[in-house]
Amino acid sequence: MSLYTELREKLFQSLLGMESVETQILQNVVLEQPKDKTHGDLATNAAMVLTKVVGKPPRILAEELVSIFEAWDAVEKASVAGPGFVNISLKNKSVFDDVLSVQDSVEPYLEGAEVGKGTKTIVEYVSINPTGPIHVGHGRNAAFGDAIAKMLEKAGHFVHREYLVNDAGGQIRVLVNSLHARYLQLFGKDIEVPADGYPGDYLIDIAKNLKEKDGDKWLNVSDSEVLLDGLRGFAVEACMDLIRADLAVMGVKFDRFFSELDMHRESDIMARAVAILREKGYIYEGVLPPPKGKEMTDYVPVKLTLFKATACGLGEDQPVYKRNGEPTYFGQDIGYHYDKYLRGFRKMVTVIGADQAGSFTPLAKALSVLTGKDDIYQPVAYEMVKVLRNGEPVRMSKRAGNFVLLKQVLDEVGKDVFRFMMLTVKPTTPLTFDVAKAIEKTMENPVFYVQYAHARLASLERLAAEDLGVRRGEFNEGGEVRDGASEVRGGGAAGGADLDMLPLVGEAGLDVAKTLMMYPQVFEQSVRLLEPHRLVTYAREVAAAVHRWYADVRMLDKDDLEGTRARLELAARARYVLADLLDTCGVAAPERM
RNA sequence: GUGCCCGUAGCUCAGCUGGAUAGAGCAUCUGCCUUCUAAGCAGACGGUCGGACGUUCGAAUCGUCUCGGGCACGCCA
Repeated sequence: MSLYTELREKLFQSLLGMESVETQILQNVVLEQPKDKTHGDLATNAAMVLTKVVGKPPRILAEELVSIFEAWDAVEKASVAGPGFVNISLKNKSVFDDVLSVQDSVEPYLEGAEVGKGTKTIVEYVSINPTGPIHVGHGRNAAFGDAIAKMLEKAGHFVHREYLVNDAGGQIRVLVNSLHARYLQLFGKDIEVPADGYPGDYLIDIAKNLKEKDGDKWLNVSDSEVLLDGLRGFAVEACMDLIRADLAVMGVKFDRFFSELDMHRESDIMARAVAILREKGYIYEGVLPPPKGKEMTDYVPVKLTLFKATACGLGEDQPVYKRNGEPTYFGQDIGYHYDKYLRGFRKMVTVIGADQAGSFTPLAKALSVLTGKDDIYQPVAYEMVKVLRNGEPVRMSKRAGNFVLLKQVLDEVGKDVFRFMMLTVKPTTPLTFDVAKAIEKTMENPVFYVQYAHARLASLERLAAEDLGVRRGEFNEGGEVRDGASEVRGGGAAGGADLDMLPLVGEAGLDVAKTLMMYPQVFEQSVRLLEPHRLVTYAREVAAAVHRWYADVRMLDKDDLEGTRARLELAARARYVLADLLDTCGVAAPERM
């Protein structure tokens, strides 16, 4: 367990020991780095939060906390400040010991910072219709989904990555018709791709493959049902191959591609889910009012099977079956998510475009009715990606088929740059992706900044071994601790036996250590909020501290091998943390650049 | 008309379960390479946190209203 986590636990325990303090209120208590570093290493608002419950003025309460904190081994000094903050300065040795406890695998260091450890979690992402290749917007989905899945894994969840293949909807019919048109064109027929169809060139290639496989088998078939039956499997597979190829370039892999068609063919799960909802009084046959605010000339009142979303506080009830008896998208979603539930998943993350945000509120309601739990479904809605080329926005229109393909961008900038950039801002912020700037290796490109820090640290280890014959792990043998008191932190060893790291690594090195120390907090928050961009922001902070240190201190010094060894130890920890952060983002951590 | 999201430095954005003097990068200007990677570092400049009211000891953060922008609004997915 890390120092930060330990201190926070001790803080909470101390607070819980006070009269009339309950767990609930502790949610508002934070232990964090003060904005102004002169205030100390950590600060807590506990006194102010608890003042009402305990019935003492905040500053008095803070005074009591000060004496509690100062009794802790790791604390150098604590003091009351402002309206009732308690500022805490840590012993340098505690900070260094904490950071040095980080091992090659960072995960043990994050122990205690987990959120929902042991939860069986499904992360559903990408899930675009199998009707064509992936475009950049979906690339953001893939980047988020993958990072979130990784994060949750590191937090101890049992994570299942799933892609929902929507091969049952009406779009497949459109796809098949478009494909058939391309197919007929290959035989010299004068036929256009349907106006509402898919005009992209990729269907020409797929049509060629079809011709190669089946010859003229479909040349004189015009019955759309026969075509649908005969070609849907081939068309969907061909499109999924395109999609999988693009995902492979990005390094994204799924545990399962879940076929909606199979779900309907092999089970009656949707009907069962609807039956349960009906039992609970949330399904009825009714007529929807005409849509508001939009001219609807062909509105015909029709009786449909509706989910009573209005009973859950929403504006409109939602149809689960179409007039023709087929399930609606919403209806399928209920079935699919109920399936997830029956498969044992108790946390369902779905990464979904903001343009579909309207759909997940009713689904969340339906699921909470279905399962009796209301925090299972956790959609992550992300905003659109706007692509800039030569400073000009690239117009994207699905109709014209000229949306920017993911593969194209990946070819230009590489997956590392793309992934990192997709994650830099929070999901709800629309992202502008400037291809020119992404290619440049400048400060506008934070990927290189972070990777460069990692590469610099890796180089140090390499050069130390090559030029000075100094290797990692020798520091402790240099006489620092021989009496077994190297037990991380709080071992209470007499100070004299320990070598002081500070003169060896410098103030800038101490700053590095203090930055690394906060990883568990940042990690926990990122997981709890499902916001990987926090890790990116933090990675930039770590990199900045590393670069400052590097510029400030002569790292390798043949006349100061002891110091060199000490710096190497710290450098390795910074590198582990950076590598871990990059790993979560799906970005390479290069040894040299 | 309704719902969701956004509005913070010239630009792109962090910060939002309320907390101290609101941060970073870019841009502009000034410095730093005889030594480990200058894809770097140090510094300067830059703000009525869209606006109003409210809750509070305390609001960029919470609530209501408002202005501006994006997205979505029967049996499309």
